[in-house]
Amino acid sequence: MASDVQYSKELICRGAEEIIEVEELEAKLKQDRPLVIKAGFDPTAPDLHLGHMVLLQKLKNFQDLGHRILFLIGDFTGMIGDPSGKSETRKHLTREEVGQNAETYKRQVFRVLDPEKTEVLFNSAWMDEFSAYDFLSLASRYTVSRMLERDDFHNRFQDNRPIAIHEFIYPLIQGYDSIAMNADVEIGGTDQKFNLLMGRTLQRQDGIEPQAILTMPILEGLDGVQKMSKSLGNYVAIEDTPEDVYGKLMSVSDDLMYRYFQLLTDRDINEVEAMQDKIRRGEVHPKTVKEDLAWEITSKLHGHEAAQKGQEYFNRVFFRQEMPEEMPELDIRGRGGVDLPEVAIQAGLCQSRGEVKRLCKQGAVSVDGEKVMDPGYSFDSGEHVIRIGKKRFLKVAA
RNA sequence: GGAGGGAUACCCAAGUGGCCAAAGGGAGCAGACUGUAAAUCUGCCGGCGUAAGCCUUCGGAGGUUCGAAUCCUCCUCCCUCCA
Repeated sequence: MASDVQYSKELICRGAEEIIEVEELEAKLKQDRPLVIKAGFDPTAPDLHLGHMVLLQKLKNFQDLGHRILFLIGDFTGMIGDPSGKSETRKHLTREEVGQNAETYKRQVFRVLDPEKTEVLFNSAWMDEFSAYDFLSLASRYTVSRMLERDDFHNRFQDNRPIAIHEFIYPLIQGYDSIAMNADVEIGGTDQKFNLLMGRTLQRQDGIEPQAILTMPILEGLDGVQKMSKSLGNYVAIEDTPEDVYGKLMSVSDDLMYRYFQLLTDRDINEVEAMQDKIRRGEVHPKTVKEDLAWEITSKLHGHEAAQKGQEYFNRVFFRQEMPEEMPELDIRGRGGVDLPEVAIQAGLCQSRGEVKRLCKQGAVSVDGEKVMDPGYSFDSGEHVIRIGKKRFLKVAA
């Protein structure tokens, strides 16, 4: 049994940024029962991306070891919006929005987690029962100055930026969730540390064995600098098409690719380092390694077959600069006087005629492989293929 | 409740009566280079127009003026200090 614990611990700790406390976690693992693993997600943005996948992977590890995964959708807290790491108050969502987002969450999460073995909870289940009295007593369990110790609050306070009162409530509720769920372990991104610790504080106040917490590093976005997030547009969504997942991953810098290997695949550190060595010695081309990365992640999300398609698309369109097999189509037959800019706008390729003109001027537009510099271009009857830049294609029937 | 400061395009930020569709930076898009790498360099970056030009945009609503992002009034929101 000791070796089992050792193995579990090794797998669980892999890639983790911090574990508080390692001894406590170990003691829990030794209890030889399925542990309650809590991970909370705010249903604020409907699209999960690879940044979330870092956590999902970790949950998967726990799941494979036979522990109970409680996937908490913070539908109640989602109406506040987690202030973690934020420099301003988040717009809060309505019940309806939160509900809709929550639905799409399940679908996305189960691309990684086993639906049979995952319990999905909503914190409104207990928060709706919370009375004003309960709120007051929860709020009394922490102080303003301790809240202000938190870096983001502290900065906002220092810089005279607003902090709404309800934002202080957020961490308290997240902590309370741990009590309501009997969490043994809670995992989250490093930016969640404060909130995760709150669970321990509250549990301890109630005389409950505090949850161990495990933080995972925040994944850098495709730009390699800022964290991956939808609002920054530097993300790969879990539900992106296989072509997009593959292509976006191929566009990542070499430095970033090792990071992605480490946080998004099951390879351990030694493997990643060995890979790095080989490239440094020139034994392997970085592109080959990146192809492995793109393939591996795409197939995790979409299956091998789709990954194959993603790879073929990439090689065809970007590597060999050929046309993709499938592309959106627009039929303009019988509609006289529809010129190139009009077509591009109607197909959603461009925003305005001005944009099309600019792109033409810059030599970005081609029809049937011929560069088109004149924005007034109109189509002869028949089928044509428009390409704008590297990524935008359209088949036109004229 | 009192006094003062602020709100500019996707984001940050300059602009205090005409030269402002609005400096600069970031993001984004496109081109060159390449491994679609990244980095770098170049161009574009409100709408309509081939163009001259026209239209819309500087928190909101009015007003002054030949002319307002800029001045005045009221309103909304944010911040600071005092209570």
